[in-house]
Amino acid sequence: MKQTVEILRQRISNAITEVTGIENCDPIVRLSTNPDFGDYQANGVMAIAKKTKTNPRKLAEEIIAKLSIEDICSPAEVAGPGFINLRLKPEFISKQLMAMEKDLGGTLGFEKTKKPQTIVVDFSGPNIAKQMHVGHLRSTIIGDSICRILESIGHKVIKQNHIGDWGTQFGMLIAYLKQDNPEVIDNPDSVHLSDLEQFYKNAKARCDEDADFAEAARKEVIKLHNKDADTMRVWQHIVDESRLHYQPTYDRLKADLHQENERGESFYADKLESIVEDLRKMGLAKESDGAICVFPDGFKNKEGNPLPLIIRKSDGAFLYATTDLAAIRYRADELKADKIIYVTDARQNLHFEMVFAVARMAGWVKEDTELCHVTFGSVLGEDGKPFKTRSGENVKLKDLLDGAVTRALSVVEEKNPELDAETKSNIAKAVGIGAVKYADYSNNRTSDYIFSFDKMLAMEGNTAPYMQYAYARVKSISRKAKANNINIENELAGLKDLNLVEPAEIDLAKYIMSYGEIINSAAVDYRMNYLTAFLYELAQKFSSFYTNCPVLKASDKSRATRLLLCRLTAKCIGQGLSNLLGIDVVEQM
RNA sequence: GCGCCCGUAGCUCAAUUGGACAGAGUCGCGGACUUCGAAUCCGAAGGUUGCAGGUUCGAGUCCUGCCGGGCGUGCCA
Repeated sequence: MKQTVEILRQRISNAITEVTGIENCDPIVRLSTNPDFGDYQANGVMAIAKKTKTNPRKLAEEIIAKLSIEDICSPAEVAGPGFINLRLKPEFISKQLMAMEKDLGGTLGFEKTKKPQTIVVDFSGPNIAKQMHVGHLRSTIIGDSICRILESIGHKVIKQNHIGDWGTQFGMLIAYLKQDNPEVIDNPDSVHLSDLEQFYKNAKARCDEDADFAEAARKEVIKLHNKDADTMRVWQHIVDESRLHYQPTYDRLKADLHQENERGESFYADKLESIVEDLRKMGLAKESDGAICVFPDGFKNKEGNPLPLIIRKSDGAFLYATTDLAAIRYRADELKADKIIYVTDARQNLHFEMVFAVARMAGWVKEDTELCHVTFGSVLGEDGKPFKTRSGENVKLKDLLDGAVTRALSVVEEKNPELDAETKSNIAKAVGIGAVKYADYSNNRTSDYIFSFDKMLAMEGNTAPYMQYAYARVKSISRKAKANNINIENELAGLKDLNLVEPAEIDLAKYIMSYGEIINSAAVDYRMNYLTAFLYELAQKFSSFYTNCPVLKASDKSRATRLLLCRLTAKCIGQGLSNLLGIDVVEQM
């Protein structure tokens, strides 16, 4: 099933070609901003009129005269300076919804991309031996949703979790573990790091106050680089133990990340030397103040001099710029990426611009390979400052999620005390975690937002609980139907044509149709808030329909139609929340 | 200093990338439960889009200059 905008765009484009001779021009078809203007509008005629120096209204009239859309719309109208307004015919709405119903198990009739790409998405990137904190939330869930959306429209997605599992801090961690738990060398599984944060702090503290220990830590860094067997065993153990801490968080967040997606800093460690050497051989890298630097065009420092991307420090150590360059090369060469997406906060903007520039200078990515930094804003506390605990520490992601689930549970207890404990617990998880994720997604990705349990867990407004409630209400209709011996499958099987009469049902029907269009626009700019806005409006339209149009008690003439609307609404909300955003829906709450 | 992002209703935010009368939510106000789940719905109110110019049929969106804020800016990631 083709999306309605797509069909209209093509038809109008053809008509434009007939009238003006201009081929493949975009008539800019959009959902109408105002119901008075119809359902869709074409905004592109004015620009064409300008280009061809004709009267825009007259041109619009001529285009309409050549336009064949009788199967979709009632006669098109010219409005204002040269808009073309289009109103869908009920038969067409009916046809599209029936097509969606036939594809319930699939993409709801949504057509996949004609040009599938291999897209590498780099996201989450937790630090090993530290707890995940609120700073990892956005990259993890935004990245995850980007993957889900790109996959759903037919691209091949390769996830890359660039974990921080290498570097000088591992010297002290390994030395600490060897000193306190020497048995870890021969029997790693005997030692568990129950509290990562404490482990890290202890190691750091000892490093600061004990000179001998600091020296041991330095030696471990060298042994790490030389792949010393004992050291590597302890290192591997720290990584494995850390995974035991962050994997459950991924699972709770429904972030589809696993060990197989990890390509951390350690993976690139032995590729860094050649990055520097190759850049030197190409004459792109040179020494400056003892460090090896590349000076990509167009970047200036405070004094107006060329700004360096430092790829090797004066002490010989490599930096994250080096690792990122190695990663780009790997992703282009080995993973055959057509596009590489980095999901990190906006502060790393300059870094990635420079890394991308250097990768292109070196010819490590093809001309048409897209390098894309998808940025996001910060999570702020109620005071509008970066979200921290009272003692000024980063808020642990685990604590954050626990807090949300606890609050959700107390609401469930209050609203539905008669449910059994396990059901309540499951609802609380879905609502609590869902609220945190939904609040993030529903904000503009690029702006900062203030984290508030009260707002995200509110029943009213554009929140996860509201969406989940709407879903639960639709679902309760099917339960009720069963209890009343109404066979939904039979009724829908007998449905040949929709009987759309009430304003609320027409409104809902038209809106459901645009589901696929929204997925597309969300995918183009990785804007999850387009999707949440659609789902919210859908839920509102459903709620309005629900209060105005009885379903099970409806006349025979309209009951099947209404059952279909319910089914498609549930499917859109369910698929949107669960499959595209990774937010659980519940049958009852 | 330079670079990036931002400034929209009392508050929190949208605005599909230059489209028609700038929309939601929330707070406060007024209505609706004997009727499929009221965690709901319906209604009214709320605006000089930071300021000043410019580009054009048309600007919250693009350009210029101010004002205010955040972030970044040579050896952390």
